[in-house]
Amino acid sequence: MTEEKSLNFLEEIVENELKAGTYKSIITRFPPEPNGYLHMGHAKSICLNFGLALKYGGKTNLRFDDTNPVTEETEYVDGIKNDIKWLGFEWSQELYASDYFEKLYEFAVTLIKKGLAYVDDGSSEEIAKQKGTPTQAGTDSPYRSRSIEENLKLFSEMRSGKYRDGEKVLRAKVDMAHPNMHMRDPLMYRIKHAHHHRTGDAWCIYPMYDFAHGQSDAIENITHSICTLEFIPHRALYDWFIEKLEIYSSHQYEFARLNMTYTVMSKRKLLQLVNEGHVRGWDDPRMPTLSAVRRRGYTPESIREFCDKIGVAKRENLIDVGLLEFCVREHLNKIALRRMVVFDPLKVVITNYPDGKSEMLSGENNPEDVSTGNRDIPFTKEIYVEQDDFMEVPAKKYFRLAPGEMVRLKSAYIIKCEEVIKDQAGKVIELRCTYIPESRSGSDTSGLKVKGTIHWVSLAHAVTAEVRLYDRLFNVENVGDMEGDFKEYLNPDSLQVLSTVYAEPAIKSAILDERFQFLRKGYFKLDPDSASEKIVFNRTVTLKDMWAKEVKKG
RNA sequence: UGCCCGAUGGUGUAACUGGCAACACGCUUGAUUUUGAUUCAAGAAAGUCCAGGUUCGAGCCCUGGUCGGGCAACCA
Repeated sequence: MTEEKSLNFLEEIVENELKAGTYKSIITRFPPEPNGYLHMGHAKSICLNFGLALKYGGKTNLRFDDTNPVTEETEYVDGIKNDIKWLGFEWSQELYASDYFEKLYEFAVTLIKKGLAYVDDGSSEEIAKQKGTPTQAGTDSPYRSRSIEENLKLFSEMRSGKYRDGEKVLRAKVDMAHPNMHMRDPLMYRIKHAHHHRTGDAWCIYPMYDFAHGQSDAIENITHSICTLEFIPHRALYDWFIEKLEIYSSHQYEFARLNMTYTVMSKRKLLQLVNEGHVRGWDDPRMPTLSAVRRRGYTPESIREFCDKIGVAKRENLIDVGLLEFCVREHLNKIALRRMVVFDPLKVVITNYPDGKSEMLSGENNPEDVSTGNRDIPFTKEIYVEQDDFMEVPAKKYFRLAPGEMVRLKSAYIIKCEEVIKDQAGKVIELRCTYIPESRSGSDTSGLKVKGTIHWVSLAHAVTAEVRLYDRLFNVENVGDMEGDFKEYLNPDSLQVLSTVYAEPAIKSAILDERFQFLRKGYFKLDPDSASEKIVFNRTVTLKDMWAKEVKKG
């Protein structure tokens, strides 16, 4: 277990600081804004923040960054908490930036008193114009030189609701000519007469991200405030506020966000997919949200493994979704119960098997874990096999059923195809086969060796179910790189529903949390849409399929 | 005409902080297999963006370029 793994740059920083005695322990935080559901990118951040604290004996706070009342909802708060728990992490404290509104207000007053903040009456357009451009210095606002007394009075009036939205803002007095645009007198507070999901109507002024995040970090004594690359330019401001306020000196570090092939990873785009009905909801199994991958059947273990494998660095990346699928298969292979399910049935009559006879065969629940035992599988004269497990004119290297050919029925007998029955249209509708009684699984004395083993299900015992097959949501690797509307690249065939498949009877006892491997078909999990009359399975991920590759090669 | 990040096989991440580039996914081939799965074995694939410099020695340090990304929401 203690295999030497190299440290990522953040672990290295922490380890060095701990060694140097800069800190005796660390505190991190995971700070989602409750305006949407968590996705795989958040999983990376969660694993990083919680993982760092776990590894170095610190703790992690869950802090909702709820400073914008118009986009935030309690529904999202609950969803986020649920997702983090599901991933397997425990936060130290559940906190909200809104818990600090009074404190933040005091901080603002402190800065006004120091002559480092002022109330600006300009419109957002005017203020934007004064900011200049990246290559051109900004100009001072006419309100920049207001007296401390006047600023104090105005700011207090802003709080008391004297002004309408947009009428005034509070700005930090930094430097309108600063090369970093974020330092050109950034906004600290804006007026929003809006109902907040936690503070209700107590406030009509709300702090901006830059005047809430670092301050919240300081209040909580966060040692390492880890965020994504796009916040790099904010760091100077982050430090400036902390310095001027003379509060706990938290530090910000940045890492590259997760991008994955064939999907999008921005709340804005995901929200669009939901709102415009391109998917059925935030938890549509094709989505990259945690609620979706959970519904689809991905395990928290596999996601944590994935996050571990992708590493943490500062360069932009595009991770092959295949790596995630590999992690999912790797875990599912170990825990999934094996079942046989025929998707596209072809009837097979075993001519030399007695009419009306039924015998119980036994199959391993999971060859990777013998402790899971066996399940009973009924065998009869009439069974279903998969249409594509028969070829009238077999392709080269095809070793399944074909006229005169033999295959093993998994956990049962070897059969030989004797006769092909077709309808008027020439479509194969039935196979007449003979079975080799001595080839019974587990007690095979036939001495026969066959190349193919296929799955099957007894026609009389088959349980029907619906199966939902998922493919990539988009049909281009790098969706973010494409021109035009990203929705043009949606894969129209990302969902395929098979309304009736035929499963062996053991499937009836399936419960929601169980994972299955439908032999040769992939990994599956019950969908919450299931009802007693109709059970529904989601395909979590396919099995690796070398034969499909062979076929494609021609 | 600015400031800030970054650049290592197809992808992602490493390289004991200057000692002759590793791991994983993917790919290829073979073995095993009552899942064309799993497992196992072997292999192809980068000479580290470029040019100089320092050094016995540079992916790591220095200089200058090139390329990619970010920065002007009363969003976070």
